[in-house]
Amino acid sequence: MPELPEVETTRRGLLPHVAGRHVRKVVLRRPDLRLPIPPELPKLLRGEEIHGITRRAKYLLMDSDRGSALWHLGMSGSLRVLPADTPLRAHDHVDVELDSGHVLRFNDPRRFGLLLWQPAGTVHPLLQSLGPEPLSDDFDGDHLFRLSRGRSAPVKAFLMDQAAVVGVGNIYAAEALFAAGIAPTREAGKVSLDRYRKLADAVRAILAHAIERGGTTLRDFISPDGLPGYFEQELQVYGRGGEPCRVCGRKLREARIGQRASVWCSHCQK
DNA sequence: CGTATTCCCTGCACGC
DNA sequence: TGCGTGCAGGGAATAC
Repeated sequence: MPELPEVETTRRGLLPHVAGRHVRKVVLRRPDLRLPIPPELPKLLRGEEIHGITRRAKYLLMDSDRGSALWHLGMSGSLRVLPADTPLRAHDHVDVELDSGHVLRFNDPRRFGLLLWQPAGTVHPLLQSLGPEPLSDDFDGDHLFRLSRGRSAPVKAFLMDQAAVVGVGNIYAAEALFAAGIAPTREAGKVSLDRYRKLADAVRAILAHAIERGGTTLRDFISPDGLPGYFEQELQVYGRGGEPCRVCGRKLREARIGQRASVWCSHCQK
């Protein structure tokens, strides 16, 4: 389940293997992802030099002169660089064959992922109306405070709204709210500026830490072992409903907030 | 406009 | 052992 740190780790791992390479061929085995892969995409990418890979929210953009291949890993997607003769496995939907003798292979069992095309000089509709990057200077407690005024939704739903800040999924929303001592059920519009500053700091620190940890496990990205997973032993609340709070020992509460499984400590989070 | 709900899809844990 | 069921989740689409 790639969240922003996994996407960024993927970007960093792929970059040295694709930057400066030319695309020999693109093979679409299953174009029916969450949205259809544009049928003209293989033709557009063929022969192009890949200049680099950038990230916006949880999207990865593989840039060439003609435009960018826009990837999203969804829930279960992975992008890996493999030797060209690596046998296919179940759910290998797309290959981008490179002039290095390697292939960039997209695997996605649940097909919640995306591969779209963004012509050079344009911004894809899915990338418009996104909030700030959580690790950029545009993101801070003041921003969250201003945007949340008048909002009645639970603060956890607000934090996961891509218009408020991008890339904060269910796991990191739960962890950041715990770190900031804010109950996820609290009305977004009633959380104070001081507490939003704590929350923004927590989001930033937790994501940065996770990216750093991901980076340490990278080494050679050409590996059949897939992406580094979560550091489960470091999770304070996510997936621990009913278990004792690591801080106060009380039983962690569990409920659905905005249709998402949520866990928190009603003693440490107010 | 904001909010709540539904849906997409497969793998896996669970209970019988 | 094997089957059915429910759940997980990002985020777009839909309904209000």
